[in-house]
Amino acid sequence: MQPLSQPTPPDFEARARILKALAHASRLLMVDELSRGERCVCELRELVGHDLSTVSKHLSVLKAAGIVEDDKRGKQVYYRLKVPCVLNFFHCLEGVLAGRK
Amino acid sequence: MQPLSQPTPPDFEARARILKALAHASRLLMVDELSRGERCVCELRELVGHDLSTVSKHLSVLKAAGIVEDDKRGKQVYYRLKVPCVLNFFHCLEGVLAGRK
DNA sequence: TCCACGCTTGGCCTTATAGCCAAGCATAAA
DNA sequence: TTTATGCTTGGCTATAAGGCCAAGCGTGGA
Repeated sequence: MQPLSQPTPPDFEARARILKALAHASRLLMVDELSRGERCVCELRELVGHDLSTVSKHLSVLKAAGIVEDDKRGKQVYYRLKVPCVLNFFHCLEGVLAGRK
Repeated sequence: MQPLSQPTPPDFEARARILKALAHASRLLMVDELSRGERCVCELRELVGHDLSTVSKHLSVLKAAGIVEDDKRGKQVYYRLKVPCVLNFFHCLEGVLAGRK
């Protein structure tokens, strides 16, 4: 899976990593939910309806990408959106969808 | 790889598909280039420095997602950005990058 | 102190992605 | 009509991603 040459500029690699983190329906669903306030993992789990371990891994992907941050309070871990601007992009996405009709 | 329940709303699936199409350094590089005008496959090939077949497949991913459109003129196939608003998002991405420091 | 709860991590399996090469196909030039 | 050019497609291999289960770990309540 290695290219034969010509590294793509690091900028694009970095951007791609962020987009990749967002590029999953469950993760988008959680980001959307987090746009309305912080949530604990168990709430997100209920939202996406997958195994807790799966949800936790999705969250760690978002966290590693710098999109969310977490914070442990008592027994629960709360996640919140670190970068609200991702939401703006969704309007653009709708445009793409509409354009394809 | 199938969930055990609860389908995520179709909206999120659709959005995720678009993000996934963008979530690759070579494809971002090409989108960036196309933001400055249409290009033939051979120009994009030179830009990303991969095998022609690889570039062609990347373009078909972008096309299937509705992000670019193509048009054959003579022996060449020209691609252009169908959805310029994707570029706006890049500013947001920079923000994420900066925020992670 | 010990158990229960909430979450994360490791392991495993299955499927999807990305790369190359080779073959195919369509158009233009010879 | 043949050949060359420009691109796409099929096939293959290697790696990454996404799901579950089971085990681990830390905190709070009994």
